[in-house]
Amino acid sequence: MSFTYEYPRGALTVDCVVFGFDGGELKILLIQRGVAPFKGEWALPGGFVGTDETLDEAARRELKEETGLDNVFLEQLYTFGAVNRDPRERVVSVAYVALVQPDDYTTEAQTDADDARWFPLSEIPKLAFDHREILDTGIQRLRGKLRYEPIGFELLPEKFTLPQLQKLYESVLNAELDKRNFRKKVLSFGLLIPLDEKLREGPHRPAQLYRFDPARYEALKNEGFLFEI
Amino acid sequence: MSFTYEYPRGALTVDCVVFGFDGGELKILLIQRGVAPFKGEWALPGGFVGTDETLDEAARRELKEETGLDNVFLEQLYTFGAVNRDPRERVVSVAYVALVQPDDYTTEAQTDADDARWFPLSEIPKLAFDHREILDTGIQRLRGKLRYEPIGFELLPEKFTLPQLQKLYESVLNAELDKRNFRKKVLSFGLLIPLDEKLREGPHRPAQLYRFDPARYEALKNEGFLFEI
DNA sequence: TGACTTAGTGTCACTTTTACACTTATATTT
DNA sequence: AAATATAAGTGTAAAAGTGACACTAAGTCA
Repeated sequence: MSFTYEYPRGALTVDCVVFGFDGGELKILLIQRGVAPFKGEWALPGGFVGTDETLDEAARRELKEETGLDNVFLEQLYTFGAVNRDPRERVVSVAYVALVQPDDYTTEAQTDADDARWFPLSEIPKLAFDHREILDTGIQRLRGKLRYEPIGFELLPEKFTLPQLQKLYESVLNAELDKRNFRKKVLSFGLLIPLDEKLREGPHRPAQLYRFDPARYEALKNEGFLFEI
Repeated sequence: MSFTYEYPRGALTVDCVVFGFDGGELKILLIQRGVAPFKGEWALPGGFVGTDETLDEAARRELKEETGLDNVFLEQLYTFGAVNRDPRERVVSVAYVALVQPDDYTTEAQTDADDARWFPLSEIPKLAFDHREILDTGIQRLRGKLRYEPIGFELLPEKFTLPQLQKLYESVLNAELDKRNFRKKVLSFGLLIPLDEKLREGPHRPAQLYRFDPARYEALKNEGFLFEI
């Protein structure tokens, strides 16, 4: 079967910058390419967009197929259209940012996706195509958004502690934050619900567990509330 | 001549949300479609992306062809990929935001582009395709950016007064601002250079003219300075 | 020259941000 | 069981920033 058009058409792909956070450093999920071009090199998960699926659907489908990840936070990032970004032919790629919670990917790691691996930001290998540029754009976007939208919670388990949240912010923003001021501000929003549970994880005082209250955030947002850390 | 591929391919277009400000209300540049579909209806300027041009180039080319505008501020907005957004076939559109200074378009208005017209935001007609959605996305983006990046100057003439700048902010943000506080903050950045010139425009005290200092902004930005109004 | 119109200016109360040090709860070691 | 080590958790005061507010200045026109 073949498809014929009056003018030449480039191909359209999606690529995903997938962020994960395990409590230490921010990490990116990469896959090792099994086919040319750039066979054997590391790349962002992604692939061609079908003519009967939206861009978001294509991104979710590729993410599932290539990494096993499902039901993650996903948001369009930017569209990359340099003429020769793919050596084969003209390919325009719509890039996405995905944020995954540790809960999700530890289970997935065992299933398929043996050619997918998490890399700390400081140890990203050479990437195929213009994926390094896409990744950098994704990092910038994450940094920018983290301060003005409550998306950090997408990178933490459902139940998390304030020290975990703070470490996430420090890791992504690459800056040290004052513990007392951070807690004061975060709690002042009233968006965190303390649970009847604490996290014991070492020879020290256990930390209070919280969960984020998305409904309350929506309500506040409609009243003109601005999240900002 | 025809072009054949193994899998079906959608078409790729660019569309531009073009903002202008004449001192009163914020305006959008629309063109009246001369061909089906939506013939006779108003739409955002835009068109198909060639396989040998980048997305930015395509946006600039279409803007020039359809409205005569050249050398304007242009920035990618979002990519729209709903499956049936074009009734003919699958078309994905990369949307752009353009900001034009009154200097530019008053001269252009005379040349070609007789089917292009500026519409105040409050009087936008029904638009073709999903262009209303694209426009709304563009407005949101402009509002968001105006407060955190010095892009307002792209909508004003090279030489402008503080009352003009304030009216622009009030118009875009849809809010009244305190004159003294606005001036205090804007001038505190040291990004405006007062000129040896005043603007006389009525039976009242003339206003000091300023110009924006882009070089100084770059310098400050590198030192970690954050623009915010 | 008087009336009208918009440009331009300073202060004070209040809120927000920042800097900073000790106590508390647990696990481990002796 | 007591001592030790570790990270969690808490309040205050000084400084900076924000927001509210009313009059004078410089021009045009009648």
